[in-house]
Amino acid sequence: MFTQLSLALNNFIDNDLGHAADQTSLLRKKHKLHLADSLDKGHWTTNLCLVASGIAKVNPRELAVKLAVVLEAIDGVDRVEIAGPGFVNIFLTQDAFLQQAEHTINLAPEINSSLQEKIQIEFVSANPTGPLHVGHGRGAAYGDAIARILSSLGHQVEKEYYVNDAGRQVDILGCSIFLRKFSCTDDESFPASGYQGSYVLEIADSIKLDENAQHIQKEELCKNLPDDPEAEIDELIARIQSNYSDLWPIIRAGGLAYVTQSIKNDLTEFKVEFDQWFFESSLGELSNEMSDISKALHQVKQNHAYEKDGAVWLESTKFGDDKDRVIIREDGRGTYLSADLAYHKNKLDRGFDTIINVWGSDHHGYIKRIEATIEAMGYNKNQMQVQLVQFANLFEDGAKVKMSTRSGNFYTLKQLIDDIGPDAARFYYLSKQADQHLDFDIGIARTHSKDNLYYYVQYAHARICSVQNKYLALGGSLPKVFNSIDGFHACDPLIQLALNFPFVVKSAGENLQPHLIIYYLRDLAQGFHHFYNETNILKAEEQDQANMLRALDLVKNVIASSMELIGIEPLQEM
RNA sequence: GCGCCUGUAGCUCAGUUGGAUAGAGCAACGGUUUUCUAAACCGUGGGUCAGGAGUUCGAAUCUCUUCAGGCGCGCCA
Repeated sequence: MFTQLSLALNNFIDNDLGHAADQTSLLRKKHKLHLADSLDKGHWTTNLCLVASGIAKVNPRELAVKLAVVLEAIDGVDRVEIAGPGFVNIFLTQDAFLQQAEHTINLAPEINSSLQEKIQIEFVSANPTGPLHVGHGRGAAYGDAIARILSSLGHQVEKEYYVNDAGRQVDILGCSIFLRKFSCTDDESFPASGYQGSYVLEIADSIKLDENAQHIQKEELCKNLPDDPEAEIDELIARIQSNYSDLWPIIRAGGLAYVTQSIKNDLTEFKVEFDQWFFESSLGELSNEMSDISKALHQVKQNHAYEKDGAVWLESTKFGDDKDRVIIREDGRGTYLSADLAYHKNKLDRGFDTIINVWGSDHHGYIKRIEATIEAMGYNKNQMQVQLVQFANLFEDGAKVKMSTRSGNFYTLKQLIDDIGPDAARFYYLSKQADQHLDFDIGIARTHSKDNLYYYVQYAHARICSVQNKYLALGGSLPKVFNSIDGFHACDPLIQLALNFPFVVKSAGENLQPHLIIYYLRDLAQGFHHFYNETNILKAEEQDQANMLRALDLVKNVIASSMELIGIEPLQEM
């Protein structure tokens, strides 16, 4: 029905208005046809006449009269009303209305293959230096949800985790493990910039070494260290690297493997699976001229870089950045940006139409820089889209849960999952726009009470399952199709709500806003609970009952499909 | 100082490519169960959409400005 009505509106714009071409195309773009939010405004409603009056100075209500004549001639349209300043409200015949429901219940998405894209989403990408915490969980839930939504819209989606395994942070981890492994320091004198979490001890224990490796000159290693914490840790790393060149790679690689695996395990428990784990180290070394990172830097250096103060600078200001950026340091090492530059080149060269980077919002200052980098390499910056995810504040019984990464004392994602389950966690993570602060009360998420919106939604699904089972137990079989009965409208509001499903998914996908699904689920659950309380389905007249069961099947499917899009499993019973 | 984001009911937030009387959950108060799961439903109260100005048929939404809060501004990652 939507397609037919939409076509009719466009025909009306093209043929009946006599507008100039530019006005016509503007009007085509600006007018809306959408499901009415309440049935007294019809089933469908359009603002076409209002928009047209703004563009071409015509009287909207006069125009509406003309449009009404056109629309009323369409098969399935019962009548048309002109309301307010010039809205056109379209009322369908009950037959046509229910026909739409049959269409939606089968949930066959209409995919326009010409609009299909190859999309890559990179998310989480936490440094492999410790367990994922609750902040990472939000990025994981978000990235996975938009991946699911975009695939359901027909796009080809690839999920990728970028592992920063080449930088200083992993050296610090290796150093921390080394110090613990050989008990080089006590807790008191453990470097302040090292990783102090207890997981470091677990990793140290897990790494098995030959017996002859135990001769560590502990005092030698730890004496005369600089006072500055950063210099201290760097000095320690340098000493270990040069004095224990046999042990160092084993410890470092062992730690990296351990942490990476534990991150994978946590994500699996959270039901987030990546298609691709991309290791920064695979970009190669700057010292190797044939490495990807060297080639990428070389490409940029030819036209858009210069030397100053012994370093190589990218002329990023030419591409909209606030200042130029160092890509090769005075000492010849690359910066973080140089690796990211090569990584983005790699991604774009893989042939994606769009790459989406999901970043913590504290990286927003980095966006211009990376956009400039992409343009400097000769790509279109619009191929990349950055989605920022704000950190989540955890509350328990109204009090903020303290998190301190430095001391290694923090609430991990795994703890959260163990506490409230992956589904409730995902639900709450997605319950607000990603780029805004989220206050997440674990106390509420944990309770199985009416405060808990997650269970409110699940309960709707479970209740429908329950009614269906009761009905089947009585010997009935679920109807496969609506019967058109005059005068039966008890389910109309519920059906109208369910018909919104494809539009909600489309909007959630286009705007990369999975929270729209959460709010839709809430509305749907509310509509159902309302209906359920005022209607006794099992005692209804036979024909009415069949339609009610059909409508509930529709709602159940839509709830289940919506949940699937955010990675939540619908409960059959509670 | 510069840049980005935010300010909507007591609380947590939807609604922001301009649309019909500004919504939901929680909290408060009052009701609903011999009947399919009361983890539910119904009702009541609660708002100068931070303040001001502008744009137009029409603004929470767009523009300007003031105030308040958050974040970012490294040869860190």
